[in-house]
Amino acid sequence: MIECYTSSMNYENLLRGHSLKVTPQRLGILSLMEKEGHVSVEDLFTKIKKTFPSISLATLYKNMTAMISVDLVKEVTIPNMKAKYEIIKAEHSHVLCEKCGEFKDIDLDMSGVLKTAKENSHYEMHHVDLVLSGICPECQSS
Amino acid sequence: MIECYTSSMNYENLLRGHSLKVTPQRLGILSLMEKEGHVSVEDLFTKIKKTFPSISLATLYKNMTAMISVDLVKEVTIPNMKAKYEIIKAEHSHVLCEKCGEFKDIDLDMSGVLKTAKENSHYEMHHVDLVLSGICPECQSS
DNA sequence: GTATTTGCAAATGATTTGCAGTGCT
DNA sequence: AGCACTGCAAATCATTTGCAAATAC
Repeated sequence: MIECYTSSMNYENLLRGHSLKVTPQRLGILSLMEKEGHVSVEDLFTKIKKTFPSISLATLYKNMTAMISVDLVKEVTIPNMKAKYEIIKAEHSHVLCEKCGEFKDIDLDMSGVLKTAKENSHYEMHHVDLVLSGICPECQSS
Repeated sequence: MIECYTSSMNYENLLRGHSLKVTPQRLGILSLMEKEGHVSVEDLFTKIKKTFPSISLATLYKNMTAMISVDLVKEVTIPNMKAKYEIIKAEHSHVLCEKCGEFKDIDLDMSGVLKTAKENSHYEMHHVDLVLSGICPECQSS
């Protein structure tokens, strides 16, 4: 369930490896997602139009859906906010600042929690979606 | 940030305690949420119409927004699914079965993870949103 | 050459808003 | 009485679909 890719693998191979055709639009979407880390659909649309002025929202949605369904991209949801999307790499958690909106990755060892959860629920666990939220160091002092 | 209420507190007091007026619609929404545990807006709408045939979707949305903004209700988001809503009680995590859709509460000790997260990020943490997903025991054997 | 993808426009679905009437305190 | 809430209809915003032309392989 965990997808990985190394920096030596470019977006073309990444797409082919997930049986998706390589198109300039898809390459643009991926490089933007890589650069931004986490993007909402509107963010992505606004930004990608600088490179592809003629791209349509429909294309964007179709591609997000396609890339999600082959596990190349994942949706990250946050209560009361619009979803963000990221390229799937190693599993990790997220931290959100409730004041300035900073949203970033954090690596946390979830093995203990996961072990307890398995024991209590008897589920076979596949995914962990964790978002911690609070106030970032900068916002604490301001 | 953690809300609690005991069974001796009824919905009327719960609403008043959050400075919301008591209306039959709100009582209906709350008792339905209590009974169902987690509901999506459409679920809620379909079910509540049995008791309030004339209730409007707008009222439902307005009330959800109102109750969320006073921290009486919380939105629980799951990647690629519609949001669900629950009455805020003690903080807890959630487990989702990817096959049958079962969605339930689970109590997990997050203090260790939270401690590490605070040390690494220097955030002042307020909320933990955790959804674990996999296959439930019933679906494993079928 | 064939199947897939793109971009447009239209359709659908979800949520919000404005407003007149009603109900809560 | 006065303000908040309800329900309706309309407006807005988000996402999906159908289709013809363009593109990937």
